[in-house]
Amino acid sequence: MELQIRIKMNENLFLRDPESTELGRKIVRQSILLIYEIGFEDFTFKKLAAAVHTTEAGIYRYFENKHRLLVYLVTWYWNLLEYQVLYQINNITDPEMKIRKVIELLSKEIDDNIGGSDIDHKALYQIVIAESNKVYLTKDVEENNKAQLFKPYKDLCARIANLFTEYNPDYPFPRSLASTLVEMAHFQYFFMHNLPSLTDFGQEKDPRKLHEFLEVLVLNNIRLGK
Amino acid sequence: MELQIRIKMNENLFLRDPESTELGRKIVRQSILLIYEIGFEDFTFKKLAAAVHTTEAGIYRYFENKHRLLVYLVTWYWNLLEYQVLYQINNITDPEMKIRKVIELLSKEIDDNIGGSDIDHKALYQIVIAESNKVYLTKDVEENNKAQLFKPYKDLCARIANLFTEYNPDYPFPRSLASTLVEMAHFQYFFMHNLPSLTDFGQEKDPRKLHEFLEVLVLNNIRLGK
DNA sequence: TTGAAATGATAGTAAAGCTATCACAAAAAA
DNA sequence: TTTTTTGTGATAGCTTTACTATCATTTCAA
Repeated sequence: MELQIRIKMNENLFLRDPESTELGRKIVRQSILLIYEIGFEDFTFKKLAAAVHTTEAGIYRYFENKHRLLVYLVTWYWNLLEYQVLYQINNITDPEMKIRKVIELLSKEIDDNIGGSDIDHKALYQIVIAESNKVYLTKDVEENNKAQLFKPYKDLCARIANLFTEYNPDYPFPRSLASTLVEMAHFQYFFMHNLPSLTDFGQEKDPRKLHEFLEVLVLNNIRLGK
Repeated sequence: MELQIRIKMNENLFLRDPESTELGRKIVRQSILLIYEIGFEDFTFKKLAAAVHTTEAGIYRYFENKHRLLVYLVTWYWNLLEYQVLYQINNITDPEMKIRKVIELLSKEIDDNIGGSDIDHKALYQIVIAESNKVYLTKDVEENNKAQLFKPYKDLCARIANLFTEYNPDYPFPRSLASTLVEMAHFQYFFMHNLPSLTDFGQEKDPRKLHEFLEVLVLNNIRLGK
């Protein structure tokens, strides 16, 4: 049995639902490969159109602009990750183990055989690492936030924060620690590979060391006052 | 006595040293105001030229493109901040107090009467918060890193990491904790104001709470094994 | 005061970002 | 089955951004 997860995406993210047509799915699939390859700055709808064998106008029928498309991709990732967290934690009772599991999930790309569509999860993970902040670091955060574009990200953080509270109800900063964990899982990965002197694992580039750092960061903190 | 600090900037950051001419200084000064006002995405050299009462070509004589100009501004901030850290910590002997001082400096704009030029430090601080990551989150990190563009940022982090090691030589992740601290000082500030549910101080928006979070995050962690 | 350096003014090009129109095919509704 | 509706392809065009080039003029420094 192969399970197909259907993620309901916020309708403000697109003009026409890309999941509803073959062209739409191709746009999403190819955009991940292209952004991964050339970076979001150099990415244009014209280039994407060429990769998908359609026209620029064809892309614009699905997404308002490239920023919205990026939000779509990143949001899709957060949705899937939250699902993974939920699923993987389901059968664990020990709060500490749950937290460890979350850190593990944050530290690598999403398991390939999940999520339905033939998405390149490794490329998507790299995009999330290098580009996801650009999604909210803009002048129209407030507007986009009102349009619920960041809900999946906030939901994921809220869920992680709840795990912290479950572990230690007295820890005073569960939400900030959750957003710190999520951001740092990706930032430290980026630093490790690109600005290694900003980390303590820049030489070996050992993901397990990064993993350990995150565990220490979170668990050691959350035990506060326990 | 008024002290004038002269920061030597990496020559790869500009085509012509903006500090050497009146027009150059105006470009820097106005670019801070303009980026602060409209955000980096909407910021163009044409608009900047209008604000400075010069032509687009006039700007291009100083900076290769708007990205380089952003790197210049952010780098200038990191330089100044490191200077501030050095200066303010100089007369403190207690390692913990030094760390507290650094967190305090990270948490607010740079003191106005320092740094020489008539820079709007509040605007610059906001730019660093909202735009500084874009400086290295690009496809040419490696190239720019080789050109030493990120040296001031890395130097600052290294210095903070040294304070951690001084406090507890056994803490295994001083550098990652330093970059985490620097990034989170700014991210949590941004979240607090724009995506408040990602923090534990989104209601009151009390900077002291954020400050406390950072202190707890760092000090509680670094005591590990001490 | 003479030569070098900086600026202003203007022009122009390629690409990015976006909208509009029309013809045609395929799918859905009648 | 025949209409509609819906999605796609093709083409065109417009504005803005990003950037380069040229040349006359002003300012500055030796």
